[in-house]
Amino acid sequence: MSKKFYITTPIYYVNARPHIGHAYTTIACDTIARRQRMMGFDTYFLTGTDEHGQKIERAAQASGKTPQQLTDEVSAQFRALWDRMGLTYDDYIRTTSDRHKLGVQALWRRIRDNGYIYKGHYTGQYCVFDELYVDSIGPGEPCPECGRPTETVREENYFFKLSAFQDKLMELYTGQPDFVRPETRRNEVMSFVRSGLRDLSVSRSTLSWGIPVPDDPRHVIYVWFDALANYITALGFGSDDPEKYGKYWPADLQMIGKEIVRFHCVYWPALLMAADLPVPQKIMAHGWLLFEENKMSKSRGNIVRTETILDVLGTDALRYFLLREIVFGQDGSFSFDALVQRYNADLANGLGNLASRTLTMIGRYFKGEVPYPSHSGSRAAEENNIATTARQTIADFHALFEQCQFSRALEAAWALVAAVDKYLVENQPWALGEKEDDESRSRLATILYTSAEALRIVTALAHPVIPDATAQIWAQMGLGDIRKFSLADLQWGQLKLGTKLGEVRPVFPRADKSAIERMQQIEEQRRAASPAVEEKILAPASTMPAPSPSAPRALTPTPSVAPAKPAATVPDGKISIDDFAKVELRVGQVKVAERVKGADKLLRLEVDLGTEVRQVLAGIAEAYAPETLVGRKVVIVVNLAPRKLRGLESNGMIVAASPEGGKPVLASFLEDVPVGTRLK
RNA sequence: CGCGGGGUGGAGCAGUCUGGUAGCUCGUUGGGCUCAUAACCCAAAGGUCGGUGGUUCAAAUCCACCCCCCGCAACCA
Repeated sequence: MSKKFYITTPIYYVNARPHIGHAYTTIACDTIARRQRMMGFDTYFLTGTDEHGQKIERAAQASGKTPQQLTDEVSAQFRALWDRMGLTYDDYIRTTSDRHKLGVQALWRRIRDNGYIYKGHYTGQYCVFDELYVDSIGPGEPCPECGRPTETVREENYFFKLSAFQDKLMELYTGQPDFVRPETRRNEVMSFVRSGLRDLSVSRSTLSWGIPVPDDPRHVIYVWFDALANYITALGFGSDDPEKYGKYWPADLQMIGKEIVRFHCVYWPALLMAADLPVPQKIMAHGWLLFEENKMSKSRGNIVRTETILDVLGTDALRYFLLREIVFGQDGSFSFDALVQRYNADLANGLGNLASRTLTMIGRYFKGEVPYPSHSGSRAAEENNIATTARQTIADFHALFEQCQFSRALEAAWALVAAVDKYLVENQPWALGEKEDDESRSRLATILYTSAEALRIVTALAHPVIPDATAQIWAQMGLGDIRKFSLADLQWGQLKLGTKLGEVRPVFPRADKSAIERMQQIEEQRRAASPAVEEKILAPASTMPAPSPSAPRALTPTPSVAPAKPAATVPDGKISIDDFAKVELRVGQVKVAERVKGADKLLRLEVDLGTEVRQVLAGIAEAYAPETLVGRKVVIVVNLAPRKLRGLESNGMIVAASPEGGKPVLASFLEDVPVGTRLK
């Protein structure tokens, strides 16, 4: 029996549609899974969706759907995208599936029976958006994670005795140094655990969209307990058929984004320990995908959809870009420009062109059959040089890939491409092709064999990263189905003499500048076609922060979709006069203006509205000195709900023009206007 | 002392853990080649590796302190 390899992605929370960040994680895992299969491992690759929780319940309600309908829809979108990209997951787990529910309850019972779950009370602030209990703040304060309002809750909960695992976890991190990778994440985790662990609330009684607690159906199991368990429930843990569980658990590699490190590196192993189950071998946290930031796109959200790239350049281009351009583990940035540049330089001009020139010459000079090399030629040193480079490349590539250093592994492989290009120019096989004498023929045969063999090696190494194109090159070389090739056996000199080439044609057509424009246009159209209202269904929070572009986040959802338009809109995006009339704008006169202590941007104003004097806070301290405002007439939104800022209540808003990236400019009048006048 | 990420030729980035001639892609200039997808090859110009001090035979890399930039949050109702 071959060695097994179990790899997982996070399960993606269905509050957002799939975007390129989700694709990044999943592509990385798919690449590793493909490579492990080629290396002869019995590989199992799991992905799926996380579908419970209050946020989903509320989003469904807002859109007039049942939670199940909503999650069915979004989960199917994820799956459809992965299928379109040809990702080779072996199983797709959904937390709303029966097999998962049974497994979660089995895990719960096991931990409970081991004495690590008890009943207690929780009082405190809860952020619905992050599904997080926040201990550091008081009632009425916003969530420190996302800035949204929190709710005060007091409820009876079940708790998990996380505190009992501090020492065991520290032993895990020291005894198994690769458990958390890369190193910086491991340091973070260790310092978090060292600073002390508190028990965790693991149930809720205030919502129903979740898995019932065994023997106490008034409670549902809290989402992250539910979600983390997917990695074993998918294997049949707790079911009648735990065969896969026995075979594949513990996982060899669990890939996550850096934002969910705590859940996976602290809570997850603690839960497993509490259930007397083995912990995973390795948890690898990658960085976030940032998007080329320019002010224009920032204001409308700059999330790139994977489909756009697939439409224009194809899956391989995206896969190659993400793994070659970004240092795995660190944050990386994405732009259409960089994508096209990388595609042209490495794929079209690099590998694609090398395949094209090599195979074309074999076709022309040797009737499409791989020729016999001569080992006795006067210039054998050059061939030896390529062979040595190739051998070194194979070794380096494997070593770097094992460490998830994809960018460096690919860099090494492409150095071989460059070496062969250079070798070809120096040896000018096309000049030899004109000659008929034996020595020239022999020399030509050697050169083309050497090139083709190097090409074969790069193609085999790159296959997990760019599966489609390499399969084509492999077939063009007459080598059959690349998926049947055993990568572990890859060596210099395996190319069989006389191998008959297939039809040769370019695999990476060069992209021109219009490719960038096309992708940008598709993005524009998609944005226009997908109304704000629809986004709002999936992102129900009232105030979205700037669309901090980010990798997928399971378990602790992230604000990663474009901001919803806050105002209610009719279908064409316009509002009625009645809607406008709801906003009460009046002329006021500033009576008092002063800085708010400890705040850089905030001014406290007292504004006379004719009928009353109001306290209003405004973030204009960087643009206006307080003393210049006294006596000035300003426009105030009068009927705005009060809001506390820096401990002071603000009753209204000053209207100002807010240039992107610039300082605000107060609205004012050229003619004199009486205080209290309404604007309409 | 808020959290995090950065500062390396014109642009974008590796390299920093594990010190040893500063590397990649793009761009610029000149040349070569014509098998190949206007591709490929060679050469050149271009760097005080944010600053200062320290450790060392040797520092982009290790240590200390400092400066600057960018996200996010605090403070833009």
